[in-house]
Amino acid sequence: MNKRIEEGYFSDDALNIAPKLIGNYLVRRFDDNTLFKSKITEVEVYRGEDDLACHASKGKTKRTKVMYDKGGKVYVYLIYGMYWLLNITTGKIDEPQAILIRGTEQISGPGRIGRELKLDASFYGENIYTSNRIWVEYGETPPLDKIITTPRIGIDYAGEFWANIPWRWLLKNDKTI
DNA sequence: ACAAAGATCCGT
DNA sequence: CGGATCTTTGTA
Repeated sequence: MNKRIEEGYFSDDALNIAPKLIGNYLVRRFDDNTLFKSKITEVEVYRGEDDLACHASKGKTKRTKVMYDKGGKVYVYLIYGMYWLLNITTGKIDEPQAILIRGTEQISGPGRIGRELKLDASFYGENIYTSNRIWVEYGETPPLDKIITTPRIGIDYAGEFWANIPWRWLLKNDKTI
């Protein structure tokens, strides 16, 4: 049993948290009480209103408001009418940021994560510290040279600068890539 | 009120 | 490479 990540962990800047998150465990308890636990292997940062790939670039709306709250909330949204993408918000109040969980040891791809974890709109705003159905536990920090960064995936619309900024972290040689 | 596009995945 | 599928957002 690993230690659950405690209050305050996600109040730091997303760029500091993202690399630390690799190697930690994403945990989901389903309605039938079964547990799913898998090591996080791939994340992306979406950070601030200036970041044209971040939904907060549209300002504070019904959809983005959770990112303006204190870090440590679940931000889920439906993409392409089919897939619930899982983010964890970071930063202080009025610092709209989120970290997209793109992959774990057993699940490759953000859309598949939402499907396997049976996420839906009811998870919007869920407290990652206190929820009894989704949380994060400390894992083993991999060696620094095993973590690589690349530009984010699927955001060419955000313009050359934001599309190329290396805000994706992933485990090198991971089978799920 | 309507049209367009999207932080994806799957089958062809 | 195109279809699935529906919410959010921009424009009128």
